[in-house]
Amino acid sequence: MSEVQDTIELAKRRGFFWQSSSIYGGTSGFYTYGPLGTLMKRNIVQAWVNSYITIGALIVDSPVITQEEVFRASGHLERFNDLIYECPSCGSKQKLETLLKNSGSGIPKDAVQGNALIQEKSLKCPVCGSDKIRALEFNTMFALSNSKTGEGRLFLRPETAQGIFVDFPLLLKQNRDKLPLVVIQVGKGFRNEVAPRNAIIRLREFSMGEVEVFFDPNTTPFVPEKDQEEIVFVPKRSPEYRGTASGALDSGVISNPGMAYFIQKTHMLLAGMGVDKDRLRFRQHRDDELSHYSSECWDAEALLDDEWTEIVGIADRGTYDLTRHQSFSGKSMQVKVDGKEFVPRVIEPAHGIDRILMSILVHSRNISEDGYTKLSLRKEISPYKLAVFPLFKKDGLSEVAREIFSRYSKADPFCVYDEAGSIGKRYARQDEAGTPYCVTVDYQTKEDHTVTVRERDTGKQIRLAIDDLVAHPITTNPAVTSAFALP
RNA sequence: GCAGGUGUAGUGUAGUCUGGUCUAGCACGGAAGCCUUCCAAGCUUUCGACCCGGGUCCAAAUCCCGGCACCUGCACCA
Repeated sequence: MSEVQDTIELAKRRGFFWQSSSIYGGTSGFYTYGPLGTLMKRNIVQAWVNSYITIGALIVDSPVITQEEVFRASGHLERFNDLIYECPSCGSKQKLETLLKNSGSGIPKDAVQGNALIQEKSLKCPVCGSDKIRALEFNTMFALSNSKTGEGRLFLRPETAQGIFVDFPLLLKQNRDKLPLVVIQVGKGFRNEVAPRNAIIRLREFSMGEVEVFFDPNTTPFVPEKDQEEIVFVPKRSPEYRGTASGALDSGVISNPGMAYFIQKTHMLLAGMGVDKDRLRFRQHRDDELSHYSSECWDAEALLDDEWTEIVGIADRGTYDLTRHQSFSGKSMQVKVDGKEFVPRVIEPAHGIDRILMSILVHSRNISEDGYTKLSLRKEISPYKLAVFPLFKKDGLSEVAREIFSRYSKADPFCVYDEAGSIGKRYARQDEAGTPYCVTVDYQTKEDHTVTVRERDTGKQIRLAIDDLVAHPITTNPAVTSAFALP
């Protein structure tokens, strides 16, 4: 079986995620995060938010439900509600518009009108000549059907970005009229994908973390640091390039410093969260795969099974969005700096949270020859940081262990207690859940008030005084971190 | 969306071709207990499944039809 399929199985068994409402057969593209997955996802989001707050980003939280005008301006409506035709004989699909171009007729509004036109003009498939073609509405945005009359149609947002662009003037004020302005948002996005697949890799409702960086195109507020880690670049025209982000900038692989800076930042973030550096690359979009709003785009791709999967997209959106909103709303999106007025340029790193989580899970699985599985998650990402066990339930060890658990929980709530089965089985359970440390109460504990602390990846143990253990979260306990020196 | 394949406890599977002792077997897992002085040990008890709907038949997990889901490939992925 494949790595991804194995991981999906582990995820369901251990409670990371599973298909939603499966008692009713489920609906493709919708997944529920279980107890471990929910915590892990929170940790990923936290790491991401922290890394941007650090550089002065402002965080916002805009509505999922969005009015039609926003997507008319952004171009999503135009691009998403295309009518297409499909040929049942040869399977070809194209925009209906292109077929109607030469027929001298108007553009139909929906599939009913489209089919009527096909009948009226007796249009044929340009590929195979069949007369059985039919019109279809191709919606990848979810439209709400119960919008009140008069307020226009409402849509579920396909990206969180527009919630930032529409409030650009207010956000600029929050930044005291200064550029650069960095705004981040994490939340759900919705795309009615044709073929959802691979569990949380391609969802119809998914979590994304988007960053919109607004800056003066004549300045370079973001430049990559020198002497950072080597990154694999796959440019659209030249061959693969291995080097630092600043090296890639200097040698012209990347066209501008801002793009190079955010590629570098993204690389550090992903690697720091547990995406395997040897299975991570940055690939530049070919011109024919660029989205309608971007002029240059680099995807962070993780290798899952044998397939490179997009997990972050870093796009140069130029002035597209602000210019469009300016002309559609009539409100100025200009910034005045040193007497000159201009629309800022935007670079957007957009993170697929679910895909990042999946990549970390796949890349963190360590399986020994006998099939013993450990999830070597970074401690910041692990759902739980510590498990507390008694060596045996008898002789009062349970009571001592419960008390330690209760005291420790005040320092760090992400801790579990387990006394079921054998000690080995409990270690195994935690290894598969990615818990970095386990504490065991044994007979010596009663004598000298110490416990064993066992580290997940090495299996090594140290003894630690109970008072010392409960005084800090285990991931930052100096005695523990110095003993094991985890990444 | 198209084509092909698949659907049995929480997970992995046996059984389906050739309908009938299938009252659906096994392993892992969960729960309760016993035992055990640190890495999935053992023992006892126990929990738990034929994707949904229709049809054929004396009889359907098994054959047929429809739906749903999953997998693979193609297309799509702003």
